[in-house]
Amino acid sequence: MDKILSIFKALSEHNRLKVIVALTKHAELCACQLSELLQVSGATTSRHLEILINANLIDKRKEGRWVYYRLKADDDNFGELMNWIKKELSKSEDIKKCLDSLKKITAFNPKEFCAKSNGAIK
Amino acid sequence: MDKILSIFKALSEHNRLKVIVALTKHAELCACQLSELLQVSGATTSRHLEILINANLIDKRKEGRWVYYRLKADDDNFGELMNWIKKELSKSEDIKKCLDSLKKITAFNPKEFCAKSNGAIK
DNA sequence: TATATAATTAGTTAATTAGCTAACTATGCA
DNA sequence: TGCATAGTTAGCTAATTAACTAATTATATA
Repeated sequence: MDKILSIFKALSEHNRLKVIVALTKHAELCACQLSELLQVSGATTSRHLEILINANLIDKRKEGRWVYYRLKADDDNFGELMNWIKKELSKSEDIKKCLDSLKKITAFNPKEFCAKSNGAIK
Repeated sequence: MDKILSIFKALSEHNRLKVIVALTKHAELCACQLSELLQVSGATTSRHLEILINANLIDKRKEGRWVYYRLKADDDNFGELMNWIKKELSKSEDIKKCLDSLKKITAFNPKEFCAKSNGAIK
């Protein structure tokens, strides 16, 4: 039960849902891009990402100073859950806006983008 | 997004998950039976049930002094989600115990059962 | 009609959580 | 080697939440 609870807790926060949706659109995103997407501090983003990792929903990969996040391979058979989430969230206005700003963010190369005032373009 | 968030928030608490599982086993259960199942006060049970109702996951039906709860008809296409929950939770030890005590509770007629010290058999 | 009872609502408290800033760690490069 | 930068951790605060008891509401029955 703890496993399923950690998954639902991880998914019951709007910023974390945005991360999940963003990662269904891009195989990998760095912490800085996600921080810009969520419009919260890097520290807060890092916390959210940690919660998603602990729920076994995402993975990270370090490359130099950058850390890239991706959806975790479906070891835990949550594919059915993910399908439902994707389907439901595709109807949401918030998510549409989120995907719009994701497009702008990913139009830059991450390294170029993150160099700009630590990703905090307002 | 609010809809999906209210569903995940509703499902990210162990007592509320137990209610959902119990209602997959019995078409209807009264508040008093659920309070006994969760081993929390009637007031607390009522709060949890309200949260599940607001998330559109369950429905209630009043009959005299009793209120019976059941899973809501799947208006919102969360059948896929429910399937996943059932499958995952069937593996949980906590849930097995919960279903054992549910058997004991439902062995009584609700009216007979609830009359016994307000369902608070310890 | 008065009383008992099933359930809900109100009000309080303790624990959890999401946000921030500041400090720290790790890495790349001048 | 020293500085800049990406990310994380620590520590704080405000908001939320789950629990309780007490009060209230609605219904059945003596």
